[in-house]
Amino acid sequence: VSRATVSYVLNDVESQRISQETRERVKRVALRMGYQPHAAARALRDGNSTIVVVELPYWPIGPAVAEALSAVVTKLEARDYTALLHFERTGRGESLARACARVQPVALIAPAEELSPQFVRTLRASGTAAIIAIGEKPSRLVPTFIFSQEDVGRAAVRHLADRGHINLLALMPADPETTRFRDARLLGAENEAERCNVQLTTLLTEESDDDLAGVLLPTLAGGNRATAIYAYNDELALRALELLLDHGIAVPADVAIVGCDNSPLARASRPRLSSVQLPSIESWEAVAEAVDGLLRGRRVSRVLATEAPTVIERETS
Amino acid sequence: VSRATVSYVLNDVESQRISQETRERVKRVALRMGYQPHAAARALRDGNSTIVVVELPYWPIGPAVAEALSAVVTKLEARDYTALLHFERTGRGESLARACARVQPVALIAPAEELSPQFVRTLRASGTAAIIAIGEKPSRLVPTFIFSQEDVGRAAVRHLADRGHINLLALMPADPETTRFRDARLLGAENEAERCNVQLTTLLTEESDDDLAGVLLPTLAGGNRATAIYAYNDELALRALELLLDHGIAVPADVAIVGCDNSPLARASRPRLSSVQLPSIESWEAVAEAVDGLLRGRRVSRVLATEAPTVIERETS
DNA sequence: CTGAAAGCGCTTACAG
DNA sequence: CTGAAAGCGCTTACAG
Repeated sequence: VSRATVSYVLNDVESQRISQETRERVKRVALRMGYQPHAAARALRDGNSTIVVVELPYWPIGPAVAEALSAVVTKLEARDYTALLHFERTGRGESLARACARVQPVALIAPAEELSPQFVRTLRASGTAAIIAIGEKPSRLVPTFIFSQEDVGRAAVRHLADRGHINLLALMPADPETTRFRDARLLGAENEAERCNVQLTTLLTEESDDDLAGVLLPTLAGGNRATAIYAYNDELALRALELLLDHGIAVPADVAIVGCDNSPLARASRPRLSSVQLPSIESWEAVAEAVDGLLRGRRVSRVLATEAPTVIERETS
Repeated sequence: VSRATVSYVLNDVESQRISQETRERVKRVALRMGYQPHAAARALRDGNSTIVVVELPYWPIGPAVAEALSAVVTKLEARDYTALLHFERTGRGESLARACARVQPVALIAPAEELSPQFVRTLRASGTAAIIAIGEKPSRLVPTFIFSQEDVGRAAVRHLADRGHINLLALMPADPETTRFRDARLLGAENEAERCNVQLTTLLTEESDDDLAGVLLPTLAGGNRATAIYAYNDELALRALELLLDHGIAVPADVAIVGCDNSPLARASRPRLSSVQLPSIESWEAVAEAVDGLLRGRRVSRVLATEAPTVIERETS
């Protein structure tokens, strides 16, 4: 019935010898009253919370991103952390900084671009013990989960170049939402094209573009025509595929196509679409493991386990 | 230089007469030291935080949901709240309850299904002053943003029935991710079909189904054939559209099609796809307004402003 | 303006 | 087991 006893029981403090019956009595009452420890008070006392903030990057939100997040969050919850997503859609990260100041997360997972040295220092100073970046390449400040869009572009181009194509077309959405991924993928694609000594042209298209045919077909005709298309995602690849077939262009005989995301759509098309496979769900779970590892004082490698993107070859390439 | 003075300055307490120069001196130093008020301590003192938890419903995450969330979050941030998303992908809401216990949000926005009377009581008791539900119909406990999937189904069926179709086909994904929306939309569609005295058959299909043609076409042939399709979303509608055209079925002459989401894809197709328009971004902003209203002690109506879903008529119906 | 003080709800070391 | 106490960092009423 004393404050201390209750606290001991509820926190399962072994070193205090408290009879089974009191333990149970306390627990029962706590349950009945729906007692919830006041998190702010506990955090104040302990100097840290159990909250992990996950910054939602400025990515096009689709099923793939949702699945990756889901994997990370589920794993964190299994380890008894509370994962909360922050949705930076506005400015230059002040919102994230404020959010972190307000919830004092014990860990933060965020795109590398948002983890400036200054910000990392501030975080560390205010008790955020585990910080994980997600980015193209290893951060010098914190362990990084490599989620390389450049590698996506590279993989696609290499795949097509390996199959003898020397004139490639990168078909990319003009949509500003995709800018970040698109530009990184294009950069990787261009690098790889140079390395493989093949030509790469880029074609931007609006999602609502009625005249994709009008701009796409000419690039696939004539002397120096492209013989392979690397499309930003499966959806765009399938639009192109349909268009080519409609115009009597054989795939992959005349023109090869590689999409990206390896979505169910890719398997459903005829011919079946070759597509770049992004990091698997399992590899995302490594992010959660790393957070837990850091917080338990384990050493965590600078680069978190991840597979490089690879092309799943089907019938269009 | 006293604790109190600093606090007064940093919190802009007008009632204390403090000279301009001290004010500025304090602020300058605070800035230089990168002082951040300890949120847990402040929350403990004030008894409330500035955190708004937004529960991410178990919905298929796509651009539409992302935009809606973005609108709510942006508006909340503009009002100086910190919005954090909770991602319940696991169980029966224990995770959300735990998250709320841990961050002590001043407000919670969540799907009506997750706001049991018990939970609402607990929340209120622990300082969550504003609670907003998102659901099919007004909650008896808290103001509700009506986001009615049933109305989506109703709108589509009514639209087709109004155009003289008496035998409709609901084309829905089998995908478990969509169950929640799908079943609600189907329910509304069935109710409306009954009311309009038209027939409605449901066809479930896997996203990866190669043989959509095999199952779809027979329902569109024969004596009691369906003459109109209500598809779960624009993507599925477009798959069907393409299939019909491939098989020489005229749209909308032989079979009408209505999709859902009014996505850019709908405008891009030929013929252009009629599609159900969900609540606009502006109407989502009302959710953020309601939160702010409640916290400022204003009265908020039981049902938050929203438009009913309507069909944007194009060329396929 | 300052200084001392109280109190938010918690945990934990300490003397009984 | 209990009770009293301290202290996490903050805000605010109070007496100077």
